[in-house]
Amino acid sequence: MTTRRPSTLQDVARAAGVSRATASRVLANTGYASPAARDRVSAAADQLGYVPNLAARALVRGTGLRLVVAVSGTDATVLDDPYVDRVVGAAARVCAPYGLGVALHWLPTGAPGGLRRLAEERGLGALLLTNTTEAVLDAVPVGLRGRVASIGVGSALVPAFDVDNGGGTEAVVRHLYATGRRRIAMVTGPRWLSCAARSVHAYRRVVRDAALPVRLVPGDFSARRGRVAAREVLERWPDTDAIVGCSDATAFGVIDRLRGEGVQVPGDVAVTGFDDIPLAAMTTPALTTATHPVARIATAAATAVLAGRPVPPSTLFPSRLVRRVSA
Amino acid sequence: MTTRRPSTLQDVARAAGVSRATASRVLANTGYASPAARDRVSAAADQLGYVPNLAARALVRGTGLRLVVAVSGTDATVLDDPYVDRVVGAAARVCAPYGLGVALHWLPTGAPGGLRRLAEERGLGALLLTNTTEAVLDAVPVGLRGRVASIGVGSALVPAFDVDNGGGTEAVVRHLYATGRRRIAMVTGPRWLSCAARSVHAYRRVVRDAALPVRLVPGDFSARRGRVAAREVLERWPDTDAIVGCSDATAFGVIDRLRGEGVQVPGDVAVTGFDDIPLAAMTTPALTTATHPVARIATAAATAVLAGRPVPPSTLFPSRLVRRVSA
DNA sequence: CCCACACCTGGGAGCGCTCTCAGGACAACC
DNA sequence: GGTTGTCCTGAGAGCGCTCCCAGGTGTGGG
Repeated sequence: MTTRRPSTLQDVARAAGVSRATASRVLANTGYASPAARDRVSAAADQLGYVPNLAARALVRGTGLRLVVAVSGTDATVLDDPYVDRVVGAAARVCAPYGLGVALHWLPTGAPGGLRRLAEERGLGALLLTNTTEAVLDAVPVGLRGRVASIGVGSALVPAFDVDNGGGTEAVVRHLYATGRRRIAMVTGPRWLSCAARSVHAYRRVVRDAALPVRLVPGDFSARRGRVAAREVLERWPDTDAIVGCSDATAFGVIDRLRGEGVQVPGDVAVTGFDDIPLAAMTTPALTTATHPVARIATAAATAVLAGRPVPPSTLFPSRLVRRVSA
Repeated sequence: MTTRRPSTLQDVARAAGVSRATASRVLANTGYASPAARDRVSAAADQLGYVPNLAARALVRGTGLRLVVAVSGTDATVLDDPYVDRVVGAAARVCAPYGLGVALHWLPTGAPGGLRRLAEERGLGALLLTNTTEAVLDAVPVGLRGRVASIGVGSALVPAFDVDNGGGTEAVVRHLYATGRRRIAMVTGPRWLSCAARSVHAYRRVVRDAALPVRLVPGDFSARRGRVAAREVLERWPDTDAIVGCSDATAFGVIDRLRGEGVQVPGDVAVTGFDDIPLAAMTTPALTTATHPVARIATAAATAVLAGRPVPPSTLFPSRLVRRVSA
């Protein structure tokens, strides 16, 4: 078995007895080609095991090699978040049939120049923004129009895909209220993240409508911060009877700390999470939480951006309350 | 602000008053170039915001657009595994400075033709195999020599990177023995995965050396299987006093089921995991487990494959016992 | 009979880059 | 003076593909 040079379009054309142009038209299924030519080219391509050279195609087309997942944030924790990996994984799955690669890119907050530079790279086929802000969105160059989507906040030009944090949080808080909780605190996500803001907004609304006190403690989705936040809640408002976590990890941190302080969950204080990660059902007490279909969201966003429609609609994926034991 | 055409090497060369070739040499830092030329080219590139066109480079070099992470397996659970996402994420981080993208590819077990086809795609710059078998490894085409690495099993041509499952499992089982456990069962990983086989091997060895009974139940890393396996262990060997899980998820499943049956953990039965996921410290009881530095392993593998050394050494990353409460 | 039109084809340019190669300049040695 | 070098440079040839365009063939209508 010799080390064969991969066969090129030229080889296929020669084998089929047509010109490169005709072979290209057949393979790309564009323009005219006689049925006979079609058959011969297809057969030749099959027999030679022809695989198009993506680099050449991208070069001449001027676009199309990578879908870049760009994450904004100043904080290393955001970049180390397994959430980002899940988005990248989902994007990679979507890209596979297109023969596209996925690249991960960090966008320092407050330096939108990075985006422009990214856009000027011809290798960039599509852009998927995550954890981003309005400011970054406004900096998206026109050249990328139709090839960008955002997970999180959107704009007139950039379609957004995200979970309905507001709805999920509302369901969670209402559930707490329905089960008799009246002094409900919340551990928030990072302030600059719109999804976190939506959760806070929903919490405020429900709590205000029910004439309950507002008790907010800053968090960052991590379990570590959850621990700290639980302690803070206990100190500032000792009579708190429920804590809403902005993520399941936060909720686990909260629960762990509460237990360390001798507080019963859910007996003394109910705790809820957000995300419904697989382990939420496994812990004791099993976590009451709201679903967050990350894979579906990322898949939808990647699909939309690859389809390249002019202005696809923004989509909010519903978040469902999952009642378990912790609340 | 007009929509500028991205500047090309030609533009840089013209601005610097040199030829394309010289500019290329300076920018690639290869071959001769006078200091004066170097300065002028660098300045011009800076000023024009020159970004090389990866497609063109890959085209002429004949390699280099994507690092493909290929996962073998017949089972959808393997592909849906967040583990794969973590590998892809780590690879994407490593690739970023190289301007490379990462693609995810599924390699059906028993159909190594997929690998050849993949290799013939010129867009393929490097290949990272995960969850793979010796058979797949043997099918790696010579054309990819030096551009492949494997997470898991290796071969003479393909360097392997993996966690030292054997060492980790040994530490876990010894710990169980040291704390008085004498009837230790194990929930294994998928049979065809060499890392799972190493764990089983280590378990067998330690247990045999101590003249303890061998109690193996098949698993697949999932919490769901852990539940089923726990029940099976209880039925077949009711006097079991420790269960070694092949993953933290499995261990959580086991614990959940045991508790459902009224069995105390670790009072009646000690349970251990493997991976030391962040949540292992958060649950009650906190999970005794062995570390599995997935990100470090994947990073090392991706780095090695991008460096493209002829025959990098295979590496096993140590797994450390983490003593918590469950065992 | 000629023209319009649809259908089909191949020549050829060119995407932006890398790399080989021939050759110039200059120093150091015989 | 030649003869080696070493250092530096630019012309030019492609990499494999897509797409424009000129040109061919047939068919039907004026």
